[in-house]
Amino acid sequence: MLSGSRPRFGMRACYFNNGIGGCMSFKDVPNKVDFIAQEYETLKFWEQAKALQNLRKLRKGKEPWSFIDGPITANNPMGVHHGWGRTYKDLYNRFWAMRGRELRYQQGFDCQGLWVEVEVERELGFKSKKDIEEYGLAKFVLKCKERVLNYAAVQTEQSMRLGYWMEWNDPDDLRWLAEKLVEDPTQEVTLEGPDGKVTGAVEDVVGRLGMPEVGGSYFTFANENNYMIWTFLQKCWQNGWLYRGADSMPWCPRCATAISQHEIVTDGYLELTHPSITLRFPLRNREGESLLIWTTTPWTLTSNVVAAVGPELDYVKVRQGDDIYYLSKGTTQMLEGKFELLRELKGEELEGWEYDGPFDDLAAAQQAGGRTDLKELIEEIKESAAEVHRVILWDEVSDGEGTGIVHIAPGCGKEDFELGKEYGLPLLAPLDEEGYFVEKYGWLTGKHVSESAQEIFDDLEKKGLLYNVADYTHRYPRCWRCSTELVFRLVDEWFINMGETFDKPRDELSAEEKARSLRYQMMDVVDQIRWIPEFGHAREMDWLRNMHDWMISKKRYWGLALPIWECEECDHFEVIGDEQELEERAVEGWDKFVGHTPHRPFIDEIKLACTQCEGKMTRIRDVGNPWLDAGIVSFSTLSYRQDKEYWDKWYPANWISESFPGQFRNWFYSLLAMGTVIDNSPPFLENFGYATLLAEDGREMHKSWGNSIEFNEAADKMGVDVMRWLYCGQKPENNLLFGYNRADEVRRRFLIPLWNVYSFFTTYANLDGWEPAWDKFDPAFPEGTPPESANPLDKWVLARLNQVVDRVTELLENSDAFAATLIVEPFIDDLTNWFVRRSRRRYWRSERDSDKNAAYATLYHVLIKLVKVLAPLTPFVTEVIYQNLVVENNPDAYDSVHHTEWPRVDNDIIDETLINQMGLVRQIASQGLGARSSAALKVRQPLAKALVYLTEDDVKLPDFLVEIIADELNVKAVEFVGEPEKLISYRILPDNAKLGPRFGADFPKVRQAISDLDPAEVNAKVSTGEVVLVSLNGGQVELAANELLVTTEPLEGLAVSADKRVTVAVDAVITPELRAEGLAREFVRRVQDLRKHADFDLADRIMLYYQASEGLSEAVETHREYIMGEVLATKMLVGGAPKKAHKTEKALEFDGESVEMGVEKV
RNA sequence: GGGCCUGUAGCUCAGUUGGUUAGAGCGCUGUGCUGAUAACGCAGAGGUCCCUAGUUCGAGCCUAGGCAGGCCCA
Repeated sequence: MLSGSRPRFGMRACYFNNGIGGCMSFKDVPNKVDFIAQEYETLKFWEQAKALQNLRKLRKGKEPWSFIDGPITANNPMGVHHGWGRTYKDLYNRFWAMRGRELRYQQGFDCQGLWVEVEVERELGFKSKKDIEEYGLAKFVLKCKERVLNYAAVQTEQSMRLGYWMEWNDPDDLRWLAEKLVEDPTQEVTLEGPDGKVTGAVEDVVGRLGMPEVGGSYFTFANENNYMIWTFLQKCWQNGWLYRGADSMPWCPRCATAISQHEIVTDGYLELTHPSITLRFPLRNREGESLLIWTTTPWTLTSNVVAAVGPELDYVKVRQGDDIYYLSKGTTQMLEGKFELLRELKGEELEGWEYDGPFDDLAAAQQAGGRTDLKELIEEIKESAAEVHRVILWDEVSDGEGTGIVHIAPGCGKEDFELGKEYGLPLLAPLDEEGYFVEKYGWLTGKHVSESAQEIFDDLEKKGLLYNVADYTHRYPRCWRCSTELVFRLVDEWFINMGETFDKPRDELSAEEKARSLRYQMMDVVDQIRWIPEFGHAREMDWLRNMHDWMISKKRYWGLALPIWECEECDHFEVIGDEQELEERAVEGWDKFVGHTPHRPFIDEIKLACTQCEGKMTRIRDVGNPWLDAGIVSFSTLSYRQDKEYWDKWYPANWISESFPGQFRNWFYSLLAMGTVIDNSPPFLENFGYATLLAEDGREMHKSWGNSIEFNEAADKMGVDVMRWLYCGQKPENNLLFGYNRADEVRRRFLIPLWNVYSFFTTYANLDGWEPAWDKFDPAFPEGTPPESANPLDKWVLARLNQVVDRVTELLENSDAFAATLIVEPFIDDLTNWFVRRSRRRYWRSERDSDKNAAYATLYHVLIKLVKVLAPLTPFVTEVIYQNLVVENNPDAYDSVHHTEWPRVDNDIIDETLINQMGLVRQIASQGLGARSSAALKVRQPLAKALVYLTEDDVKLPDFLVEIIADELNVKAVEFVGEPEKLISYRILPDNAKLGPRFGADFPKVRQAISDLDPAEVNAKVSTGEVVLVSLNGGQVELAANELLVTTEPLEGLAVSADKRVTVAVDAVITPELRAEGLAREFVRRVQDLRKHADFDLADRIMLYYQASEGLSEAVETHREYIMGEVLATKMLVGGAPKKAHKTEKALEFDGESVEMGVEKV
């Protein structure tokens, strides 16, 4: 046993009931229940019972199933889209635990990076980096940690609410740590770890969160995570892949940092309208002639160096008034007003033409090499921008927009920069970190780029260079955090080299080529992973093919301290691999750093001695890209540096999962990069991706659109079992539309029927005092072996159950919860709308016979086994049911359904024939009801017989199934018609699969010939196996009987209904006897109604009084026994009911009869 | 411009290796049934399977080219 005293789930009820039973086996189950309140009770129970901890004890030492949870950004409350992913994660965790595997149950929080900084800045009312520096870096970093801890607490609570079983920290502990940390990071605190107390300064303890001795969730700000990244980066450096690069990068002037390729894409671009400008670049030595230039970023004109034309493109020389312009032939529609075409010329003819730049009056344009802080880039360049202005050729120029002549400013754009490098052009970088024009820009100096456009237009107008200004709408990048429009800025950043892209198939790469290319090594790793959906492989490959070098630096404060130290004297840099190496190499500042987490500002105190000169090395000020933080977790959280054995056990993950849009370039990518660099292995074996969650109206959720639903609200309005089933019942690669209507549908279709079966079972089992027989109880399999039963309904439902278990097992092994829901839902329908409905009278009978016992035993077994199958998907309601059905009754039972093991499939009772036959029965019943309804014959009216014709004559229904049909259809007899001419006509069809290949192109003729035959004759031959002759191309061919298919169609004018397999007709003649029987049934129905209205208990016996019209009275007396039995009447009297009885308010009229009645409890 | 995904009933979506009359749920209409049910059954209306071409005896499914929407990259 797991624990001495069993925690109780709710209160146990034990009382007597109408003298029928003794102590009830099960708690009473209301058929209306507050699912949400029940979920809260379940959560409380799990906590008190230490359900997860006990599960872990049960599975300790078993075969591992390793799941690594992608860190969730702990910066805001989690949303319903997180709920989707976390449902998958929890469900597969639970599934594999039920399969007997050992799991780790550690989820993680993403803690470092600009997203947190931005929120903290907002909280503190900061506008710029300067505010942060004035506030103090150390304090600011503490505020960032505080925010992360607080939202980690919120997300922890939300995840628990979803039923996500993880080793959560106590959310109050997290809040407490946050509070202590900002109060005084050096004060000592003590936490309860898994193996005892953990004591230390708060800052230290927070830095150790998620480590084995502290337990709980991992936090990417933890020391181990940071140092492990150092190890990774050092390895990259040792491979020669880490470099400092200068590039023109998208830059956010507000955040004052470059935005990497990873970040800009998803949330980045927005349709924006900007003024675009067309202006003249006057040509030198060509009086009155100008190039026409167009741009949407006027500020870049200040730093123009050259102009580019497409060498093969056609250009024109045109005259407008006194001016002569050059532009491409395809863009002349942008000219204002009329123009005169003077000549056409190819772009290459323009090469080398010199022009006057628009801002040559500024010092920057006159300075040799241009103007940039990155001096090393222009050391070799002797000319100034003004001196080099000329036309160059560039293949990328098109005349899709603008003028076909592109102004190039190598300090202001990516491609411009590349061209600048290629041609050795001067560089002009006009903006500082926050977007202000720097020195040497004359009147522009000190102005902000966002306010410069109009003044630049005015200036150009004054200079007579302006052609026109027009609004232009385009996709323009914006900062994903603060929405500020990005500019391109020349910056020095740190990169990991991805390796060149070869123009040949991957398998033709030499070993040497591969060895120096991270890109191709990663591709090989990607091949070793199973991607679900499969196109994940293609997408990751596509990303890798196109991936630029990975920019890992960011000029900010809160994040990974990049372990790169640079010599102040000789620019030599080195990468430090861990904290020991740091301590060994430190020549200064260690005393100030010690006791702190490896974050700014304290890490910056440390200086090293340069190995190349006498100089001192200082850490670069940049922090790391947050995807480094997330990507390292398959090493940092698995004790790679401390415990290789442990790491070997849990690496690689069997399974990871995230929403795929975005993650191919983010988390998946960084995991892959790190797995490849550190271990040259896949960090995960299976990647399960899912799409995007949208609102029910198909749009993204936005608070301002009123279509957004917060997680807590959803959980408390829908209930999380409903949410989880909704999530699971969705093809993961399609976008999920999430909302209350869908939730209602799920509740109606899935949860309520399930609950009702359970409620039905307990109600009757308690009435009857039925108790399960525990002969050989195995707590892992409380459902026991399938009960023996002679009843075909039982056999059938058990067969179906095992069929379902079999399929669901395979599907969940393949991460296909969606298909599993498609298997389960029809079974629930079978169970409620067939098994229980058809078995109702078996439970209702007053005597206790073996059939009744079998009915209980079967339903009991089915419920437990079903609940176990559903436990991973809807852990709450299944727990509630398990508690009552199993734990209430058995002291040896496991505390929780989630401790039991995945049910076994009893293959030998999957009777496919029976399943098939029962399917047919349901079809016949359905068609029969259709036939009745087409003749307007209500079901309560018995009829003499139903005629059934089956298309497939090999199917024979045994008597017990025929009885079910008779009962369903309320007919005295079911006749199977062998010569169905009275019901149907025949239609002969070729068996395409056989005759198609046989006749090929002649097939349409054969088909035609077949349709010309007499169907009845053909049917006669086919049924005796004779060949059929048809004419083809003047001759005759033989068709074997099995090459033809005979189908039937119902004859018109009968109370007939039919589908592919079944035709049913009913005998519509109502004899006086049948009418009397129908009346008796109607009468019963009215009494039951009265009982229900009177609020009588199911088992209450009654006195029944009635006064009826003549025909009805006769019928009632004829069927007196039957009626009294049905309505539990001890006496049935003709006459008015006494006052205290419950009576009909007025006479009931039906079928031309009338009755007044009353009932009274005895 | 390139890669990937999606397109099936009014709405949300299934549709297994190509096979005969393409399905479900919701909604709508009619009707029946009901002492487990917050329900349910039966029937009806509702379809250019995005379009075009091709392969094939046969295409919702395969191929090519479009169109529309989405994601990703230039």
